[in-house]
Amino acid sequence: MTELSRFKADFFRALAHPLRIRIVDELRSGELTVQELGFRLGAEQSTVSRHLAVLRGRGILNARKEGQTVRYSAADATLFRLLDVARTMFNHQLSELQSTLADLKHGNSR
Amino acid sequence: MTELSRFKADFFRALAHPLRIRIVDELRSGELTVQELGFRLGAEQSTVSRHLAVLRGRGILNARKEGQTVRYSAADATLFRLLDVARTMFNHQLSELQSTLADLKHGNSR
DNA sequence: TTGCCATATTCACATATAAGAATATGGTAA
DNA sequence: TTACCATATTCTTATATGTGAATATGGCAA
Repeated sequence: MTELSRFKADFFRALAHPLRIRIVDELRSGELTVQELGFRLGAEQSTVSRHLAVLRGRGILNARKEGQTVRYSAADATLFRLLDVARTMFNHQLSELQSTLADLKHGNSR
Repeated sequence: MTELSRFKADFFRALAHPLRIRIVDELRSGELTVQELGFRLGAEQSTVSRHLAVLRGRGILNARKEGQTVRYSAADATLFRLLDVARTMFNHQLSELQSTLADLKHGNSR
């Protein structure tokens, strides 16, 4: 069971960077080259390439060589489901925060 | 949109450690004290406490003081759904790997 | 008060991760 | 061959994260 927890931790660490999250989000609509990603995200070529290597290394992305370019895509559409669940948690936290603020405003603190 | 990607990245980073994954898994069945977690996971008191602080700091866990102990629990059950989706991806990767190995065995490499 | 108990925090140090710049690789085109 | 082109890797340096040991905090118990 410790093996699975290590896998999950490594997997989450691969996603633990804003640029990598944005890369994955860009790939929702299909494959893109390193160049295209760099342009859309406004990031250095070497930076994008290294982050792509992290994601590919964890089996999160696939790379397909086509001529002199490489097209990256999500290896498993379940990834997007995962990000959607994360967004749900984000929304929950937001409403939590909102009601906490409302409580404070009405003096019902702690 | 960059704000959400930062939130997601921070959220995933909070989960990006085997011990923290195991902590969250232990909390599936309800709240536990720092001691209980330390015992179940075979980890140092200060180590457990610091990891709990990381998870609480991201709003992933709640802490409830009761007498001289503190009981930790998941702040949002959606968390478990997220971990289950991660397990699904793990299974997909495993079967992918399996068929790759089978292909190699039959000499259909690359 | 004094002494424990559960938890949190700090310390010292080691390892990991990040960035941009520079360079390497490998393939296509002239 | 020579010259690009897209991508990958390496280098240097900075910052973040991890650990166990030690110490601090805050409350209950004698």
